[in-house]
Amino acid sequence: MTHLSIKALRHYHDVGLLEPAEVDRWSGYRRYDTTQVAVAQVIRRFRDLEMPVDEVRAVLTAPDGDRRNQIIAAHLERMEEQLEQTRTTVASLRRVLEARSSTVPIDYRSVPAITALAIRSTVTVSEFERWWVGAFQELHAALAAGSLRRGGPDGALYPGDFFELECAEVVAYVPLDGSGSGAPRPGRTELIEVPGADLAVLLHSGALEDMDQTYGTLGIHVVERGLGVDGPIREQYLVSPLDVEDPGDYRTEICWPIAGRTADPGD
Amino acid sequence: MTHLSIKALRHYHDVGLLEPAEVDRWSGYRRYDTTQVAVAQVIRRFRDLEMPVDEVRAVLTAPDGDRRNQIIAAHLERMEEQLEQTRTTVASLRRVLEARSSTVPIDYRSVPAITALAIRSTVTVSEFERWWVGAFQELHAALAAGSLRRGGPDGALYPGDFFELECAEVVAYVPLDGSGSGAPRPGRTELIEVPGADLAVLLHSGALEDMDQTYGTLGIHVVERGLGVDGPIREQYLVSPLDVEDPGDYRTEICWPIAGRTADPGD
DNA sequence: TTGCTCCTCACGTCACGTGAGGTGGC
DNA sequence: TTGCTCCTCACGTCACGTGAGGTGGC
Repeated sequence: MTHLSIKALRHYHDVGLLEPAEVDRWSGYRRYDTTQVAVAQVIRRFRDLEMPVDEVRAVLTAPDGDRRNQIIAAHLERMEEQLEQTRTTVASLRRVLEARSSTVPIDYRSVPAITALAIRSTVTVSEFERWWVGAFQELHAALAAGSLRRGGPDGALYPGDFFELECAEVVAYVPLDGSGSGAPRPGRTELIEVPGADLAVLLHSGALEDMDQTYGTLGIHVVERGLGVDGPIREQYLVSPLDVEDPGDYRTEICWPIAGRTADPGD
Repeated sequence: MTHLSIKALRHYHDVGLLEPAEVDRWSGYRRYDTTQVAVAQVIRRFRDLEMPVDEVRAVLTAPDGDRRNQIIAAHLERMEEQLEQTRTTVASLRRVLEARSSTVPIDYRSVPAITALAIRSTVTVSEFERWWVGAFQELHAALAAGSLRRGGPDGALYPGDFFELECAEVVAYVPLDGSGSGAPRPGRTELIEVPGADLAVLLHSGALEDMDQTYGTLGIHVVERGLGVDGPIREQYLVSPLDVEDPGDYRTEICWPIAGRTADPGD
């Protein structure tokens, strides 16, 4: 009647999602009520939509319709996001397979230490995008409201751990013109010093999903010259999602801090 | 550079998807070549699209571009199908939650044994839809080509196991007008006798994803009257996907073979 | 010499599916 | 009494993530 498998019914019993109306004390036989048919059918649809069992339980035990609809809407929204993600990945894959090798020049820069208005947080890769938007919106608002003046493009610091362990303390910042001391620091913002460094810089033009390509080009370049990494990777957002709609117009500088080394033979 | 996690790289080594260029004999340290960066980036994109590791490996080791594109296209097609499936499930969920209780009458019928042109196969639920379309197309073609005459609407037999174990021998058939003996039986088709039975019948109007609702209504009705199941469930396709485009126009009779029993007190 | 990085197990995750081996109910 | 159904473990699936505990390299 429900088109659920026996194994699924047993599992739903084990995890308490759909308890049989009666379980025989001696044989262990599960008996269900006819009223449970409708419940089972709803469960099946949510599971077909890959809603986690815990959430299905939450839907079924929701105290009221509002709460119930809220959980459902949240799940549908997540599915939409995932679909959007898939679309961008397909587009990115297509670009990679077409393999237009760009020949943007790699640039070397020595930058001095600067003061910046910053927000720092420990974030995972999965929650990163949302965090990024929120952090820069807050920084821009703080800048607009206060007496501080921008001294350069938006930037961020990513320790190597962030890409490798998928979780690390990341810093989003806006460089300031001057020391910025004495000004109020609202919300999560704080004043920090971004240290000076020698940077190998490569401009990435286009969607952020393709950025690993540029990372690859820059990384290979640096590795082949036997240059070590010295501190967190920096990104500078010359044209970002906050500025324009079309991802094709984004401009991001990837800055690889290098430690000059005596040249290695090979490796 | 690749934005792959360390754990992922180790896993890809273990399963032979991306072998390090060199593994230190003593420390076990993995070393990669700069040429592997691009490969890793491609791997990441395919994995982001949930392509199974085995298939990614097949793409990377494909003997030529044609074969490679074929694997990729097949995966993208599967994703499309899945998306379509999701859409229909969302629609079905919406209909269920709106819970319009239909009051289509349940009908009792005693049907005689008939001869039918049939295709029988052991199929799983997942491959069922494709099989169904293929089977009826072949049956219709055989009917059109031969001297046999249709004696009723398309039908199919489903043993209880099919819904519970997700895999069983299913029979698709076209009832014949007469015995059909002596006629050629091309391809997978064969002549069978569909036994007579007492049926409780409920008409399902609309999309096939909603059919469990009708199954539920019919099943509850039968169970509450203490009637036992006697043989495989039948479906009769009065208006099917082969006839019309809009799922809302489908008409399917669900036939529950019943064994008359002396009434039980309760249960 | 001290951290830091890399390593190897072994186990967890999630929602069931897959047997093996056993028993109840008609 | 014979099948058939239902049961309970225990383990497999898939692609890693999560520690624990240990070691190499600078």
